[in-house]
Amino acid sequence: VSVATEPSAQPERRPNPRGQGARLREEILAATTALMADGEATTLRSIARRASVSAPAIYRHFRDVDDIMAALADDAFDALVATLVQERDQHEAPEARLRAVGRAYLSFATQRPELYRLMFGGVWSAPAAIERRPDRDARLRAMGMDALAVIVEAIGRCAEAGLSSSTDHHRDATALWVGLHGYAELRQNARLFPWPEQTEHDLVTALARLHQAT
Amino acid sequence: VSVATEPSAQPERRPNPRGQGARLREEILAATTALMADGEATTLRSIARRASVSAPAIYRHFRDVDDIMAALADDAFDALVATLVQERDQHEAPEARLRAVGRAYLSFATQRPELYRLMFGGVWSAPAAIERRPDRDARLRAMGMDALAVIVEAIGRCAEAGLSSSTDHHRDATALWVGLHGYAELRQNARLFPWPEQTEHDLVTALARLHQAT
DNA sequence: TGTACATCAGTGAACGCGCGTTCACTGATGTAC
DNA sequence: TGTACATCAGTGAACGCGCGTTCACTGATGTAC
Repeated sequence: VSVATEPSAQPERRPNPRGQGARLREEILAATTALMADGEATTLRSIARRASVSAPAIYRHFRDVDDIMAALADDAFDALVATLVQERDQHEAPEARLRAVGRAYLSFATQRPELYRLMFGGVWSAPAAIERRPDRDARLRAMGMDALAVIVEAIGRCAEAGLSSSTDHHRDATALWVGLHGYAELRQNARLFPWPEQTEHDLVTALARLHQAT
Repeated sequence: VSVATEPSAQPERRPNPRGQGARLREEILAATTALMADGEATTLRSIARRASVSAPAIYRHFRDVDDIMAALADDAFDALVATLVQERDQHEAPEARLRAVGRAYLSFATQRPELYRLMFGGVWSAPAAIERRPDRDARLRAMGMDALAVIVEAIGRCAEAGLSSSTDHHRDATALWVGLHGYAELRQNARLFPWPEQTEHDLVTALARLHQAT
């Protein structure tokens, strides 16, 4: 029986150089994302472990776990809007652009379910949280509006081109958002449900009031 | 200064009589519901406290907290289907019946948000949970199907009456369910969002393919 | 009718665990003189 | 060019807490003889 080599549990992380303390902040966010991706609990201690750092080190950068989550939600909204716009701009035709936005929204929710939940699943405007941090909540709401604006504009273009009978684009975009959100959530939570293939197509067609060519 | 009367912390609960041990089971479920309604954590110990019982007493009736939640979800699905049917049957006209079902669905989700979350928000078919308790998951899924069936039928009646252009009622009911779910969730989570008044009406009209008389 | 016993419906104390948070500290790096 | 000092970026030990779970027990109620 040979003696097993002691695995170096600590990958010998060493303090960041003088002015670079902010680097750990990013490492903490990355560690939290990694934990969520693995479906593990995100406690202050588990985050610290994942970041190969002692628990109190977190306090230098965040007030508490909620503060970390808020930072992640901020980034996530930016990422969502960026991906919606990017996918949209792959296309020229108004309907293709709208459908690309819808597809991108669902992809985002599917590929980063925990992040998506963080954005729209309760942290956003949880009654108690509102009173405690009204500024943060307002900011998140504004970022959600940015995402919605992409949908509003896509529907608007379809209407201009005579492809949609939408007259109140904001109102219809809201309905479409609601539909996409419901689909994103349920597809995630009810995986064994026999989802009809065209559900995504149906939602976009119906809620954006597209003329039913297909 | 008068001596404050010691409040009797224990409302002197006493063991149920011989054959009636099952009564505590109901009390545990009620205590859990009460905790959720108050937005408090539902741990084995907090549930026991709320039920005025020692923690180990729970084990006589449930394996763990998840088991309690599963029982609640069962009851909740029954209650949902019952309320959908009941509200539907208040009306005669097909469209009124369909809209009553949608309204009842949203009311249920609004009035019992924690219960609704329990039903559709992750416990239902959480990947790990499926493998651990396939039977329970299958049962919940079947109960969800019962609720969906009410929507399918309501859309079918509208189509028969020439009010809807739906040809695949199941497919359209699925889309409507998705929309209602998204609305229920987002209205709860994004309370400060300026919801257009007609969102509910829009969703039902569009997704059930109702001819737009209004 | 009386009594020993079994069963039922729980209780109370104890355990080990991971958690958030505090505190005094450490060791490297920059700055003043 | 040297040296004392301040600051920065953390560490390590300790705390009290609530949690799930176990274990031996208790006291009332029914049952056998």
